[in-house]
Amino acid sequence: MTSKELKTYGKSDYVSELDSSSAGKIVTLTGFVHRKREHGGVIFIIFRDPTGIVQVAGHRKHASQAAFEAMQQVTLESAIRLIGKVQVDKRAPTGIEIHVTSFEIVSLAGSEWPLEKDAGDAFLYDKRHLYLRSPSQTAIMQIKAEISRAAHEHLDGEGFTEIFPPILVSASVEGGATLFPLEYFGSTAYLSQSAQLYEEAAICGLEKVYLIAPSFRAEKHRTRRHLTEFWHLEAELTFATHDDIMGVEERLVHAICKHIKSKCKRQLTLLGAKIKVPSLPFKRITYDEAIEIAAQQGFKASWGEDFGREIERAISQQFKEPFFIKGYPTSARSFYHLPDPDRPEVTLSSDLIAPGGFGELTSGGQRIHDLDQLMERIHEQSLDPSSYSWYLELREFGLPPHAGFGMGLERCLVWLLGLKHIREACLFPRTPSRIRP
RNA sequence: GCCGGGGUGGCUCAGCCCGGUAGAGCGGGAGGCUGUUAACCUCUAGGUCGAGUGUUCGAAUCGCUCCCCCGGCGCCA
Repeated sequence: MTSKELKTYGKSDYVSELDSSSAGKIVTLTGFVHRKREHGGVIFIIFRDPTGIVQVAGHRKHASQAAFEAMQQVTLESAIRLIGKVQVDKRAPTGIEIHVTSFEIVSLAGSEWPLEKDAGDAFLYDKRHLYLRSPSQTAIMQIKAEISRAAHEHLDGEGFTEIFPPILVSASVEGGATLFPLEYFGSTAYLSQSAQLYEEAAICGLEKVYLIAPSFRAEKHRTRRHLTEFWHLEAELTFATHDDIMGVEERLVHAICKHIKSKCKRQLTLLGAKIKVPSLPFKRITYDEAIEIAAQQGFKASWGEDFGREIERAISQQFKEPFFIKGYPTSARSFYHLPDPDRPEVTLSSDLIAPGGFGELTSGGQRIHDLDQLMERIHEQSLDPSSYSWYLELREFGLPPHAGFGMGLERCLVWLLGLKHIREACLFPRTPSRIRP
C-alpha cells in the first residue's frame, strides 16, 4: 500500500502508551525512522513519535515480504506508518519491541541526513528545522508549552485577564537605543520591547492583566542568556503594592514548578532535569543586604549601581531557592519605578533571582501613579515627555497605585531544565548573529 | 563596543610552534551478515585548508588587512 491509496492514517497508538501490559496488542503507529540497524535477515528500526521511541523488528522469515523490503529500503528520518504486534523483549532498548506485520514508507527521506552524533552547536542551529525533530528538542518544546499552560491556569485562577498587546509601537519603554526600527508608512515604528505601558492602560478596566507575547531587544549581547526576540510573560494589577506583586510572582513560579514536575515526568527524565518545587514564601532580601552578601564573598559592589553579572552570580550562589532582592536604588531603575516614600533613594521594586548562580528570573515593582512625580523622574532621566503623552495622561484620570513584573519565558525554561544555552528554549532562536533558519 | 578562542572533505577534528604540496574517525555509495543497542566486516568516492595580499624556489603552516563564528563582559528578561 502506498500513501496515495490511504484514505486515513488510521493512527491509533503512541509510543508512550506502550508498556509490558501491552504485550500481544496490535498497534498502528505513525512517526519517523530514528535509527536503523540492518543485519541481513533481521532489521531493527528505532521508531520515533512525539512521545518517545520504540524498537521495531522485522525478520525476513516472519514479516511479510513487502514489509521486509520496505524496511530494507527505508532511510533515516523517513516518515513511516506501521502495524505490528507488541512484544516484551529485554534485548530491545526500552524493553518493548514491535514485530512488524505492515510497514509503509509515507515519505522517503534522502540518504544523507545531516545531523550526526558529533554535530556541533553552530551546525545544529543552522539545521534547526531538522534538529527540532530530535527527542530532546521535542521535550523542551513540550515543556515550554506546559509552562505557558501552567501560567495561564494559575493567573486565570487568580482572576487575571489575558490581554493581547500591540507589537508595533511608536516609542520605547525606557529609551531608544535597544529598539528595532521599521518603516511604517513614511514614519518610523518599532518592535515592542515590553508591553508594560499598555498593561498600565489596560488595568483600569480589567484590574488584573497578563500576557505572553514576543518582546524584542536590539542589543548585541554575546551570551547564553540573551535573545533578540523572546517570549515575555508580563502581569500588572491595580490597587496593588510592591508586596502584592512579589506575592503574584512567587505564587506563579511555584505553580509553574509544581505543574512541570507533575505533568512532564517523561520529558524531565529524558533531559536529565530535576525540578525542586520551591517553598512559599520566597525569601526577600534588600539591595543593601545583597551588597553585604557580595562583600562576604569578596566582591565590592558600589551602592547606586545595578549588580554586575559576577556579583549577581556570587549572591545567587548563596541561595538554594529563588529569592527577591528588593529596594534597588532609584538611580539604577527605570523612570517609572516608584521611589520608597520613606527612603526616596531606593525604589519599591525587586528582581526575583534564581539560586545557584543562575541570576535574574523576573523584574518588577510598583509603578509611579502620580503625574507630577512621574514628570519629575522623566526630566531627571532626560527623557522626552512628548514620547509618553498617553502614558502621562493615564495619570490625569484616576490611576490607582499599581504594580507589575516581567519574566522571560525562555529564561524560565533554561533555569528549570538547566539548559546550556537560551537558544535551546526557542523553536527558532534569534540572536545578533542568527536570523535564519 | 571591549577581552579571549576559532574557521582544514557532508559532520567532528589532527596537521600550524620547527614551510616541502592534506590525514583520521564518523557520515555517504557498493557488497556481506538472523538479535543489534548511534552494530560489525570488506571495498570505494569526496577537500581551490574563511577571503585578500606579502615573504619564499615552495605557504594549511610565517607577516599584514578584512570577513564570519563561538564564549565572556557591559545591559537586561
